[in-house]
Amino acid sequence: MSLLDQLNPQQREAVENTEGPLLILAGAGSGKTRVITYRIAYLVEYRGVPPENVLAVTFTNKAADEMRSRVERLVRLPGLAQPWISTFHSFCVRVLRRDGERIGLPRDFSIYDEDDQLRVVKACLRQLGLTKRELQARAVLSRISHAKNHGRKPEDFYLSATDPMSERIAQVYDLYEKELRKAHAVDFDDLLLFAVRLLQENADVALRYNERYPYILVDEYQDTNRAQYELVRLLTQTQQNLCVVGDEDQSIYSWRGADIRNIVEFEKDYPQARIIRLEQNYRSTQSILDAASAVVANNRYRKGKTLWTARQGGPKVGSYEAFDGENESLFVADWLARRQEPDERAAILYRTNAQSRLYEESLRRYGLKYNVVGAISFYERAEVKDLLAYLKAALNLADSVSLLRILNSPPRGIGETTAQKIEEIALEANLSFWDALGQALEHKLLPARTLAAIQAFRELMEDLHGMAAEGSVSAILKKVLENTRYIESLEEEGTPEAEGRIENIQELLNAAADSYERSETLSQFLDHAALVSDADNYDENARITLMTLHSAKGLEFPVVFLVGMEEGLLPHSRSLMDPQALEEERRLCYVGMTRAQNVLILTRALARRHYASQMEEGSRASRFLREVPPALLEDLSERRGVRQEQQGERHYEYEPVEDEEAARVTSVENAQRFFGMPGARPEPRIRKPLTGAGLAPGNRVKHPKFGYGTVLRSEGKGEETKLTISFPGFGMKKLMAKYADLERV
DNA sequence: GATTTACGCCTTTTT
DNA sequence: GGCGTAAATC
Repeated sequence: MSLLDQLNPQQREAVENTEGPLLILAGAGSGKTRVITYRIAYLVEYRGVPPENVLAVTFTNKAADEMRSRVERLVRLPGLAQPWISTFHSFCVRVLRRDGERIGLPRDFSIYDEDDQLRVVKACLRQLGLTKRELQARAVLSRISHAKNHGRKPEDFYLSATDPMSERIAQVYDLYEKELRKAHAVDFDDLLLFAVRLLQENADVALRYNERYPYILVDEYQDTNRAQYELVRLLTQTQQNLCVVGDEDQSIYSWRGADIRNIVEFEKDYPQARIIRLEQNYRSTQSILDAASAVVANNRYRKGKTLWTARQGGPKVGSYEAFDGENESLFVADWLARRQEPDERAAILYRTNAQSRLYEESLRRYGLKYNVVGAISFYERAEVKDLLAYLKAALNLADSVSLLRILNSPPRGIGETTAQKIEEIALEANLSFWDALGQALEHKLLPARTLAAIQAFRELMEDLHGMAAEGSVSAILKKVLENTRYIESLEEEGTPEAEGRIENIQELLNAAADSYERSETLSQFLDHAALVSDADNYDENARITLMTLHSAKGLEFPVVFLVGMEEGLLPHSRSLMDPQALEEERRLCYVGMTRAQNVLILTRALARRHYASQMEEGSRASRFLREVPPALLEDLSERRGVRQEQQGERHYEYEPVEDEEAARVTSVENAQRFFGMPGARPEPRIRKPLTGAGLAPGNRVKHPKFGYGTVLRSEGKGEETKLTISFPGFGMKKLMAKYADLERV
């Protein structure tokens, strides 16, 4: 029984209780994933449950992948049968692709991501004659999504509207839904909602899935929204071998409709439920756990629990007060440069993605390698999205958002005005965008020149549509590239950016080839792209990882920096007015702190630049920072960051200062000094711009974007020097020396 | 009519 | 600092 021997009594109980509903309240670092994976292994190995009868649902692809590989390591799965481990969303897609027709969903529906959704909303606003000043597409979309997630239809929305603005939004919402249906498209919310409706309205289908999955596990149950909750209910009608795992203190997705009630009222929903608490934390030292617990204890809306750890002591939680954001990021980079052990992974966690840039710059200055999770993922690159739009439209000609996107990219003489005309035609005759194009051709509604371009475009799309039925993804992509001379026009640009785009296209072709290897259909390829798109570029081996607090959930790191601990940033300004939202911010802080195993350092800046404006604004320390008992904190601020001047040139060293007197400068004095002397921020090294003269093959250089590289070739001279440089990780780049902002190293 | 430039606006978090 | 929309120019 080696499997069970690796678990503590509570974990073991959670694994062995395979029959009936089970709620596992798992504190941070208590071995939650371990329990789920062992439970799956146990079901298969000791209870003889066929793997394909197990369904495990997680929130993110990252978590699903992690779980899959851990299960694979644990059990040798017989034959091809696999437990189905996926996110809610991919589960729903699969169900809908198979059975969606039962609720009138076209087989080849497109999935609209947030960008597509925004385009639809904007089109709706335009249609209703609303300008951006009156309603902001983003805000409208979030209201719509909120309504959808709470089961409110446009009519309900309209009826409960108490102000003119909401009434207008209800109108947009109504139109938005109609446009999606017209485009044979569903958004992320629909994926869940339609799956629920399918199972509600078709008892036979529901029964089939119930029988297929007698064992169901749900991770991060505190983050499930209403639709996800319904879905789970619908899947557990004939059996209730349902195991949900969650932690109220880590609920951080209420803005997406997550409802803690799902976890709090589990016993009501499943009266036979057993509850098991996992309260031993295996991850963090006592100091870290105490600090985190002290913070989250300030939340009123919580039942409360006490985590304990056997890892007594540990260094105090560090805190650092910087003059400004730049100094804060340099402190972090500096710490990592001199203190990080070779095999000690570190994470820099922040509230908003926008904060990452400072850290990227500082880490690059110190020559430290890092990995940013989130930000712009591969599938979100413009050129990749363009090509995916070709594929989506090829499969589903009704997909007007995709059609509109590719209509003139690359430029083929169908400009803005033409697109608007077509939209008008579509609107007047209530046609899809595709049919409106046909209409324009048929009745010669546009100048001959434009009609010819449209004719060519329609022919291309018809060809692609024909290929979509059976042709491989690669074949379609190649045809698109050939026909549009996409790559050629990029080559003509000759800029490094264009080269990067070509590389991305190459990468997409590789992905298509891989997909072919897995014998996927076009629609499976697109589903994958739509659902995996996001922050799945987490590299568990990266020495330094940068990511938001949200994406850090479920991960752990020996060293954690929690940065930007300021009012307005960590309790985010948008949440300051709302007590519930504030508590969520506090949980977010808790999630961040509990990622740390050995070292946790909290940093803040006394002044910060917003939107890269000239002016820096002063800030107040985060209330969460003040909620950490002072006895658990060690202030790291006082010993660092004092400037020195050298040879008339501004040159600032960033090193610990031996001088006792200088070392005693308090943060306040630092701040005064800073405000009194503009430019007196510590910078590790001043860059000397290079004109290219004097750079020869073999020289090492540093580029602000690509990092370190080696000069391979130098052409021309003086101002006109062109350099070919190889940047590890970015490939070969041709750069004009005078623009490239290179630094010789 | 299309491309270029100026301006203004913003930004939470994610499947 | 980066984007998209609105004005300015070719």
